[in-house]
Amino acid sequence: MRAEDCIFFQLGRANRAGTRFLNRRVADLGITAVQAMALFFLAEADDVTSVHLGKRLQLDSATLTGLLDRLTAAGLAGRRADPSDRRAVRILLTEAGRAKVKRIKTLVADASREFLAALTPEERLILKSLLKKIR
Amino acid sequence: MRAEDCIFFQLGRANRAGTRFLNRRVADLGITAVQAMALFFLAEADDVTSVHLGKRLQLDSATLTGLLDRLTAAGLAGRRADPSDRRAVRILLTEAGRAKVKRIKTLVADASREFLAALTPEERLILKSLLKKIR
DNA sequence: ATGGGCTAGCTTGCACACAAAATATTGAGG
DNA sequence: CCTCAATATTTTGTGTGCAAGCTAGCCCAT
Repeated sequence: MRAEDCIFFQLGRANRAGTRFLNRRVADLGITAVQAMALFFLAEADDVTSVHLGKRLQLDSATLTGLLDRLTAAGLAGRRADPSDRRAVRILLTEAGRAKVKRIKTLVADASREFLAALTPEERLILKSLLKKIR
Repeated sequence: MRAEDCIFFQLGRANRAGTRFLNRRVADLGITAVQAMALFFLAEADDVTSVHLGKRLQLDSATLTGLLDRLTAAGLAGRRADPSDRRAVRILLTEAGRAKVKRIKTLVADASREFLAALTPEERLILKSLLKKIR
């Protein structure tokens, strides 16, 4: 098999292209692509633990520590103690974070359309369903 | 749109899953998933410049500097001066690197099959062709 | 021949990403 | 109650990734 045909390489290449693309789009908001997705998820389910958010984002807890540090430093999210479990932390969106999510959603939707412009609507659905199958 | 349905998130999740998977498989060889792919490419086209390899791997030149440093330190690859362009560097596989590629190819092929086990052969072809379209 | 734009590669600085280990806390069983 | 395995989070160390900026070398047009 040729290296170009390796699924791991193809996934990596597509992901790098997507990340670069989205990073440039959200740079105006002063955030990164990953931060945009994290805020997007938090807008849907706030006041969750780090573990819970990690499972949704499929990110390591060590990665989340840094990510949340940066979102907190930017005033977009915050941590508060979990009242029922002193090990846990509950993550909250700030008002500034919640306001920014509105713009993020628009940017991400536009970027998605443009990024997938070469695909027909059916192909987009197929791609998404196939990506979901191999997680 | 829900965050889970965002193509950037789905690509990232699939890629993280693939990278984790391959990293564990090639860890026995003392290398990472990215290093395995770089050696795979070098086995097909040796004695190329850094720019050329970067285009094939779709990696930034800054990323390649570090990657090649590590492959060189591991004794798997090396740099030599380009005779016709004193700015350029030509990248070579060492004997140890070339020997390791044989095992890498087997591991990667096995890992690919297993990673895509949930997909039918047709679905695999479709996925690869769609990933190629959006690069 | 030489000035100036272009290219190759490296450095710096920052942001993911994960493994392994450390810390603190919980909860189940004796 | 006490122990101890399990869980939540952080820390540490290493390895990608990219933007921006640097140096050295190339080469075209004047």
